[in-house]
Amino acid sequence: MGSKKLEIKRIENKSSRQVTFSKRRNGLIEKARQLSVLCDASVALLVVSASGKLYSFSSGDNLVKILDRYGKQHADDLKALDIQSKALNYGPHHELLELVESKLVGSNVNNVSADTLVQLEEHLETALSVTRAKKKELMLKLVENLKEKEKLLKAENQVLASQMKKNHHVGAEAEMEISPAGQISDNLPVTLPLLN
Amino acid sequence: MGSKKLEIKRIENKSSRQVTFSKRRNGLIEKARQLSVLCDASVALLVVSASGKLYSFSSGDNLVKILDRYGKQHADDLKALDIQSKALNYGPHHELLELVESKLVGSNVNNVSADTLVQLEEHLETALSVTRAKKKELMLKLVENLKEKEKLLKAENQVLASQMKKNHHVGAEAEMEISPAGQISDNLPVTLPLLN
DNA sequence: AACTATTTATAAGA
DNA sequence: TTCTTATAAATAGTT
Repeated sequence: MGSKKLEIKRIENKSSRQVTFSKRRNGLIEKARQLSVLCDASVALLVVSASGKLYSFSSGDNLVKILDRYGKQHADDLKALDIQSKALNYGPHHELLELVESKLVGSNVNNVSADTLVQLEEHLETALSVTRAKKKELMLKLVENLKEKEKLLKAENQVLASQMKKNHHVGAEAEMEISPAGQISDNLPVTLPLLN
Repeated sequence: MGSKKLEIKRIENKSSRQVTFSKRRNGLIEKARQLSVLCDASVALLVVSASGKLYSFSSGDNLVKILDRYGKQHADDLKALDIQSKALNYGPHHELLELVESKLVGSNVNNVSADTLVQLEEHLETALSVTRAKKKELMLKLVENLKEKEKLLKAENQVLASQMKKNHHVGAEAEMEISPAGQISDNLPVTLPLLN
């Protein structure tokens, strides 16, 4: 279909590949939907773009719901991390920051004694290290959570897979394959405010 | 398409429903194949007829393989993170560390000029910030990877689950339950050496 | 994102 | 199922 016949092989031009991907993906999903409706069939379709974005359709709305739910959960994780980071910065150390400001206001640094500045520096370093430790802890927790989720999901998957194997009602083409994850584009805040 | 326009709703006539199923199923699978080839995308398609037969297509390899791969990949992620962290510490900045040592050896700090120390401090701070930025990047990548894996696993899981539902040939125990995440024991290094 | 010339997919019939 | 054919849909290239 189209003004010229298109050979079925990787489209080299990046932008037309992208456009074609978008068009055909939509078409494919629509076709999948139609098949499920017309013929009362169960259809599940997963498409992962080269850049790692996941698109899917399934005739039960389970897949979508689940993905949505996890998408939300996922966003929440990040939000929580961000909020906690902010609280960490602007909460406990707020006084400290004000102190710094008041001491340095007007650039008349000369009016403060070296001792005071040294002390200030020490305070700030302590605060920073606490903040960093906290951030590290939060990051590691997030990673732990994600890994645990992964583990559980794999276990579930394996159970389901072996379950299905037992029911060899599967047709000739029953081999199911999903290709490896590609790149990920995401909404992770590039920088956690004040946290390095 | 076809000699008459067809409304998208369940085809009541059984035999035409069957014929349509066969035709459209083939079409859909071909379209899926084309999309994966043309646009370098990963596509997994599962179609289950009302009578429980499974047809599928996928651009990659086997599901079980995938699960294994995820396990390995995951371990590799951590190893890579650790290795990179170490390289970061002991590699590029090795000279710098030696310089610091040589300057400070014997605690005769008084023999070095204030300027030199200031310079040294700046060097160290630059090195540290580069190190931190790199570490942050690695952590974020790890998180991204884990999240992406989670998404894919969920999707697979869902597909498998709905699959089983359709084949109600499943034994009595087919209901799958795995308890929510409990405690996690893991091999994440508690501290990344020299990295805060 | 729209348009349109073509190619494809496919509904109905055999 | 498979083939044929009329027609509906999808879409490649273009704007």
